Amino acid sequence: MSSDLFSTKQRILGAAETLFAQHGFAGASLRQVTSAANVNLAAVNYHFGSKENLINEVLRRRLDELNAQRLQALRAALARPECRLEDVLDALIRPALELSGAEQSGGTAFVRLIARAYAEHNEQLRKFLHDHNSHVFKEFTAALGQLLPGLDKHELYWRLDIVGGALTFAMADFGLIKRRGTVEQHRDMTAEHLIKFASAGLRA
Amino acid sequence: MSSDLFSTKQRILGAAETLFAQHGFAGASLRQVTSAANVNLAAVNYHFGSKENLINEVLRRRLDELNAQRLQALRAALARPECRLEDVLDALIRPALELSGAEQSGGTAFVRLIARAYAEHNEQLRKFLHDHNSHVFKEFTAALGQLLPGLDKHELYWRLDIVGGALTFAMADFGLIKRRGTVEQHRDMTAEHLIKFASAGLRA
DNA sequence: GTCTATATAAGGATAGAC
DNA sequence: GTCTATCCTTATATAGAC
Repeated sequence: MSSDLFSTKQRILGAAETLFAQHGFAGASLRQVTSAANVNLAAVNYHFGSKENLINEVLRRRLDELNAQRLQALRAALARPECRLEDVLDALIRPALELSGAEQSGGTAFVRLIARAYAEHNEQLRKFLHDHNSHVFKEFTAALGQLLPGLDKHELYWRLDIVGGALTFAMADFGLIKRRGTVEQHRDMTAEHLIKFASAGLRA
Repeated sequence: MSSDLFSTKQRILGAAETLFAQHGFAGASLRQVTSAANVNLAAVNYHFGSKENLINEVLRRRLDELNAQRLQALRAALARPECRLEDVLDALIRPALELSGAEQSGGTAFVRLIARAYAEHNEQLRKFLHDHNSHVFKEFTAALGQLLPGLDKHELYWRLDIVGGALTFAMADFGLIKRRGTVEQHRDMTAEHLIKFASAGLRA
């Protein structure tokens, strides 16, 4: 069936995720994808219709999962009586960094893909990302607004925008910082620094 | 001569900058570039040797100019007796945002190009950007280290990395914030928010 | 649902006339 | 330094057998 973990469809999605992240949407050809997935070239058009549709499916698969985790973490944090600003930021940042470090699940590739989708300035992709992210953004701004009562709404949007930029870069591992220790240690360090920096910036 | 503003070479560079920013390095073809520049297809190989070489030249042209402006602004700030952290950040951030808003000089396209170069994760491009940026990075970290004497070197690197990510995103206008007022007003607002946010984060 | 084979288009690069 | 014409590779997509 099509939900099989090793079905042709899933193998194509996995290979496409890796190769798109490596070479870009335009740079990775369907031949490379099908070759890496060990399936026939024609299988892509059979299962997805076109290359563009394949790109959308690759993105949607993980984005939905990531946002579900973020909202779950946010609600858990808000349920605790002594919920701090740092806890809300943690709910926003940590699932993203965890996914970005999850080599096995293809998370690394996915995150680079998201950054690339932004960079491509493709209006279709931007709309796609917006549609799949705005409800999460809404819940987080509401929570942050409560924790920062003195902060103007507009001001809050501005600062969250900055946090989003920094987070996306960190997820994609674009920085110049050299990794130290294991992948998990590096991820925790990144989360720690981001949260500390962002909370100071938001409180400024 | 080859330094002519409207020479074939310069027209190719301008058109390539715009199209690479729009469609990516792989997505924009040399045929599109030469057509937009109103030159013959073969002119690219004559003047630049290859598409890859053309990409490098497109990047170098503006990056060198941007970094010269940053260093000039930094030295001017340091020369003043009451130089604050915010002044150093201003020297780092404002030239970048000014370039990014300069439609006439092709700055908008260039900035998107830089973001894309990061996203493409092309090792050659990364090395290129590193080679052309590290001397600037060095001078800024030295200046910031002096202004934040209590801050550990490693800690400073981490935080500058975060600032760099946020700045790159802001330059590329990736954020979700809706523009208000003129381009100049929006740029000044962005700079103001970034500097305020970053200085709070660095002092945290 | 998967294969081979192929249609059709577009890509980068170059040779050689002018 | 600029042109036309062309080589060669690679691309997406599809048709039709199994």
